[in-house]
Amino acid sequence: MSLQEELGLQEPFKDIRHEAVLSIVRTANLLSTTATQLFRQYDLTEAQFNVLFSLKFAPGTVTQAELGKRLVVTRASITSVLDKLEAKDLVRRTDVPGNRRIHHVELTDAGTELIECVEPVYRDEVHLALKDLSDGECATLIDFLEKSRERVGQMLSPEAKQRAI
Amino acid sequence: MSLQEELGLQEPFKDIRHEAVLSIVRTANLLSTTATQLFRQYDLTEAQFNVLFSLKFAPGTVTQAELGKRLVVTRASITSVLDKLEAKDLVRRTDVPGNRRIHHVELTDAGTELIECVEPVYRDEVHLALKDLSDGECATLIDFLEKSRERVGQMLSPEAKQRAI
DNA sequence: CCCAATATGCTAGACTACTAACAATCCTGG
DNA sequence: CCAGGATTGTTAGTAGTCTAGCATATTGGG
Repeated sequence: MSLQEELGLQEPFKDIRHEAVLSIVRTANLLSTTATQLFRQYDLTEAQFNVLFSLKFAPGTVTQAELGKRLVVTRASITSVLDKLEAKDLVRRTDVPGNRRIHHVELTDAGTELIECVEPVYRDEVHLALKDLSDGECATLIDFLEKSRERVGQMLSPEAKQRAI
Repeated sequence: MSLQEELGLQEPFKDIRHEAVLSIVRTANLLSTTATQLFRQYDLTEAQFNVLFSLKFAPGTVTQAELGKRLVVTRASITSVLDKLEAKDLVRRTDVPGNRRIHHVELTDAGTELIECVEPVYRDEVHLALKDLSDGECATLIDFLEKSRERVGQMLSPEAKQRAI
């Protein structure tokens, strides 16, 4: 279904770049909705999954600030999500000898077990979502999006950039 | 900059579809951040802008539920955003003769003035964001995203679909 | 060595989004 | 006609995101 129909617009887009931007945002939202639905079966939110997933591939000693950079989210957001995950005993904050300012974040056994269980289902979902695109088309898509991120990055104020990349 | 670098990943993606999905989500976030920054100059949030923008092209008599469908957002969210906009006197809820259940939503003069002012700046921003893609490339991008939305739509549960499309 | 700049994590306040539930109001099929 | 089923808008509660500001720690330049 075209975006025009999806959004219930009367007339077709006159501006193809506007359509493309809305298309990107709409697709991301839809992907996000689907993921949320999947994660809910495991009593996880998308943000919580993202943290677990990131920790799985972390070298073992990640600080909260680093986690924020990987997930492109502020330190304040990380604090809040980690509180939830810690309450569920999926994650642990540990003190770091020699630096009393930072914490390392690690998966607990329960956290490891859960992410091992969810990840394959998540990956299947991702593949299903892009089933109708060939490898080459995926590469093209990635390239186009990268180009636009490049541009948009230049438009951002330095402060916003600080966090956004 | 590649997504791999952006996210500070150690190794390149092995899974091009996963990369594509993250790429879509990341690009949408970045666009959203940029838009938020723009709208803040006018003391608007993205959601508030979206409502004003949608009203501008509405046939004059939109209900809150219709607005929700256009913006792909629940009625509850619409209620909350309209409360904010009404408090700023940018928007008005009016009773509808013959149907005491619904309201029509319209721009006030101040609301009209504001959206007329912001829209061109917004459009410039959109064009700048996709400056490096040709019209043909934009069309291709839209086509790829539409294909994946089609797939993802099929994956959604009927209830979620209800709202998500 | 010490003070200023930086970095880190947390809290508080504002928004948006969602779900679930509710009352009020249509609407429709028998 | 009218009773049961939709629809509409609101509220309450949960979650996530952000900004701003704060205290504590670390680091670096003079």
